[in-house]
Amino acid sequence: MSPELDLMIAIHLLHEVLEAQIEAADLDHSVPKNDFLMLVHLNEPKRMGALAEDMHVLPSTLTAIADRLEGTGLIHRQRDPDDRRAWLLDITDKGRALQSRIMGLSTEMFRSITGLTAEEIKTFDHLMQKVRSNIIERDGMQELMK
Amino acid sequence: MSPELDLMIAIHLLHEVLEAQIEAADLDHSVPKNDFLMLVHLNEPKRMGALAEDMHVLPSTLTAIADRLEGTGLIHRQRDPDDRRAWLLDITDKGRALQSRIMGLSTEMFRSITGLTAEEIKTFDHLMQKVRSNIIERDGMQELMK
DNA sequence: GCCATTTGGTTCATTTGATGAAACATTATG
DNA sequence: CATAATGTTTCATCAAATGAACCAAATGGC
Repeated sequence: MSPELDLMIAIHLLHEVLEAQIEAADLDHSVPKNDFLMLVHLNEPKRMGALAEDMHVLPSTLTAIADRLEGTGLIHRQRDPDDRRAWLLDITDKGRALQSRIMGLSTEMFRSITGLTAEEIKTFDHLMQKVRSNIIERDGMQELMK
Repeated sequence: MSPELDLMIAIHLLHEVLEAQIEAADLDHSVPKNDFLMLVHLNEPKRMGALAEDMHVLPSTLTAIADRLEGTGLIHRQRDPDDRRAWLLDITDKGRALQSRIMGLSTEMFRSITGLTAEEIKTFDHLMQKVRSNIIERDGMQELMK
């Protein structure tokens, strides 16, 4: 088996375990799995379209996620003053509290799951920075091809 | 944002892109997303229970996956001679053909998506080996705690 | 050997969440 | 000013995971 395929499987495994762990950390089960991602991506008020692109989901999917999070009072919609069709999504205080709880937990959680040292995490992070920018660049390329 | 959280998001992204790419490579759409994973895990005849554990899914979920793959003739069930309740799943020739096509594609696909050099992939692989064994060990620990 | 329990898989009803087409309001363009 | 494009929502549909109930075979105590 090639190291690449091996890596793909390992990434799948890690991803799965991370997701399960994050879900377990949400003690009151107020937020479905992937909705956490939105909380993390929402570091500043953003349009739904922009967020959908960030998260690689369809606009209609994002509407549902936003509805759920707004329902539990973690975010709120606000009309974009520049375009009355669009919303600006923003985190509420309650949302910010959960967001920082996630951020606080994430460090310990990640180390415990992966068993990596601080040094190794640094290396890992460095690699993934490169991967991320490559993916984003690729996405941009494919957008142009249409 | 901590490097750990940053990493978690990047892993999520990479995982997503890899999955989409694998699905796109299955030109005739004969195999649903995650069912590929079974093909890869099936390097030797295995019981369904063992496979379910390998893939971190419930037995009932695995039954469905096996049904699908058997339906398209990629695997087949065979009674375990040691236990007449159990099945041994095995790959068919057709399955093996797809398996090796996946393996062949995976190298190029992974490099193109991540943009990493051979050297970096080696480092990555090394890190993930450690992560994997840590996760497996953790799983074992939690099993004992019950 | 016999009954109770455990184990390996399956069935099925339910739930979750993504998808894409159609709709609606607003904005941009010719 | 009419038409096209954009931002979001609605809704019907679908794919797939879940867990409880179930069947059959194996195991263990007596």
